[in-house]
Amino acid sequence: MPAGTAEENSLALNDIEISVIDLFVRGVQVLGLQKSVGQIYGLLFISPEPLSLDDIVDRLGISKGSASQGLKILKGLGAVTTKYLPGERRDHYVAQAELKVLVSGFVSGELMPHLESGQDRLAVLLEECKSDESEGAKFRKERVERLRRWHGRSSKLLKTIDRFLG
Amino acid sequence: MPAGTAEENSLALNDIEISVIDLFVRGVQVLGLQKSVGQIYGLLFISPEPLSLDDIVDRLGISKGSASQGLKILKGLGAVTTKYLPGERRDHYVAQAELKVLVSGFVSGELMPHLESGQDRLAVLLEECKSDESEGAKFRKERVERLRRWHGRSSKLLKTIDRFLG
DNA sequence: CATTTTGTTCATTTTTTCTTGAACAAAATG
DNA sequence: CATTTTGTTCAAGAAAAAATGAACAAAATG
Repeated sequence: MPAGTAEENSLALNDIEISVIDLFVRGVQVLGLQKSVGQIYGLLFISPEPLSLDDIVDRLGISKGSASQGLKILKGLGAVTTKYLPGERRDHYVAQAELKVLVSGFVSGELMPHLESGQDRLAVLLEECKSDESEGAKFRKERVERLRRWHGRSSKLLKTIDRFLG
Repeated sequence: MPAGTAEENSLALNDIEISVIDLFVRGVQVLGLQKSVGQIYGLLFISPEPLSLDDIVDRLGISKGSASQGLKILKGLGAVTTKYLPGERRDHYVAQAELKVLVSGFVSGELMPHLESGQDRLAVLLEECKSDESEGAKFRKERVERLRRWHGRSSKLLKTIDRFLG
């Protein structure tokens, strides 16, 4: 048996790993995150041991660039943390597996920023409405007012979601 | 003044229209829908009168194909309805502007199908776990069990959202 | 310090997604 | 019915997003 075979075996993903990763790849795509982010999170989620960047690269067969980039996003969302392993130079990563934490991270990292930029746009829109005297101005003012209400309800909805999980 | 100028003026989007459309374009992109869908919905939302497919094509400057495709999606989500106008051959479209209806449409049209396919994948995963005797099997079983709980909570969350808006 | 290890960044390439427009179908008109 | 109007579909092209990998920086090692 040639050297390296044992290594290759430990590299190959087993059925369960493949299924879990697949599940997360689809999941994150619904949320608008890239495939590699789902792959990495899925692998960490189903791995009993913390993995290094190189472990992730080797097992998923993705580039180091993708892995580094994906981990950065996941760290930003609070979905992975690093674990210190005595005697190891490399960072080792662990999936944060609390649904509440994941959702909160996504809400504050992805959803809130959008809501806030929407807030700014609405302010501009309200200004534009003030000087609108043309045909249909009344209708447009009503609609913009409605957008304001939607915005308010969306903020409340995010809070409700947080409470739901808390 | 050359003929056609009046027509061109009615075609050009005014500032408010542009801002509203922009707002919806960003909004639908967060939801993973294409830009043209946001453009069309935004235009209908801010238009006092029902618009035909050709109106939409002319005012947004997009192709007939995009407009037809975008309207199909919006109809599917319940976000636009057709209004019968006496003496008009063409269909005329109106934005459904009830937040509750829009969210329900999105939930049942986009989110539920994903949850359901997730259900199926989970079933497969559970089967795979049963025959898993390899190292770390216990950990993996725990994780898959956790996925089941997440799935259940997600379904409940969708119901909570519905109730929130109801 | 020189060297090795580790991780990040970013220009380029690849892949995926979206839009276009022409061909087609369906329905109304005269 | 032949003609015109209206709307849809889908192959091809355009645009956008993601992955790659080589160059670089930062830190540990001896």
